Amino acid sequence: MKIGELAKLTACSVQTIRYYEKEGLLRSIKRNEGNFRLYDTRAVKELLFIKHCRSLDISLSEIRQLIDLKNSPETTCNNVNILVDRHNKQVDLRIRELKELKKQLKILRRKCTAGRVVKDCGILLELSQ
Amino acid sequence: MKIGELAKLTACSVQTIRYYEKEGLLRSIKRNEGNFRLYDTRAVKELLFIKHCRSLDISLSEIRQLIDLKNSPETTCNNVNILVDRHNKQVDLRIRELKELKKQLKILRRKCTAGRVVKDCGILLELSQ
DNA sequence: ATTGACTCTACAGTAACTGTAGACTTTAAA
DNA sequence: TTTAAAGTCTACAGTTACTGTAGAGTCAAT
Repeated sequence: MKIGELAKLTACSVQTIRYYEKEGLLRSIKRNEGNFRLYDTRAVKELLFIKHCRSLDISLSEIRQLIDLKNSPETTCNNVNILVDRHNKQVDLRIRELKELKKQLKILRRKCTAGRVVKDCGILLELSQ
Repeated sequence: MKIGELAKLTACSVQTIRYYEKEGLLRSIKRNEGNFRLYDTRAVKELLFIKHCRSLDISLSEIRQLIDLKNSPETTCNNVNILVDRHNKQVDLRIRELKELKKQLKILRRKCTAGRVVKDCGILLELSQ
């Protein structure tokens, strides 16, 4: 199949597929005479793996590591666990940061009510301190 | 004061200060004969305003809007409230997304235990589906 | 033969910085 | 007074994960 079909099949844009190839996440595959990329079902699987990882916010560099690991089936998979654990911690941290942020924004928001002018705006006053 | 002193005073890097100036968040100020930037206390206040906004994850473009508003002290400040409200909603949304992500990661993590090899790793199997 | 849809490469743009190179200025010590 | 270190200057590249664009070539159907 050509790139457009792969794109539809995986709900991934054509540019993104080419980008993943350029970044070494998808192998360079064979082309037809007109230089069009030709994919098989293996490519579909590989792209879906990447998409699945991305939906979990795993970075391209981490995905590359996972792909490398997949290619060494007899290696211990501890590194996979470590990677997922580390990622989990990052997500936790970000949630905590955002919650604190929300608290601050709530406090800020209470400083002003509608119908004032800028020079009396409690929010701007607060931000200026 | 020169840029290094301003940087120390505001805990903001020298490069970042120059970047904010280039982006129009800090006014271009006077220079000495050797072309070094010379700041006064007003600049300190303006930079702290920006830093305060950034600590609330307000984007540079939004900060620019807030600065514009500050420069029209008799305007209604409704736009400030709207901006903060919108920002608040974005933070809320991101927290919800991250919580869902965390749930997925938790499920994923349970698929594998230590001491396995890659080809039996439940996490990689799951990600490959 | 032609048209329209598809694909190709290469490059610019996004956000908010950070890092680097190479030149110039200032400040303090020798 | 010289010199060396520290600070500053501009301009540009790099970061992340794409997205958008230009201009040219290819394919499929009419």
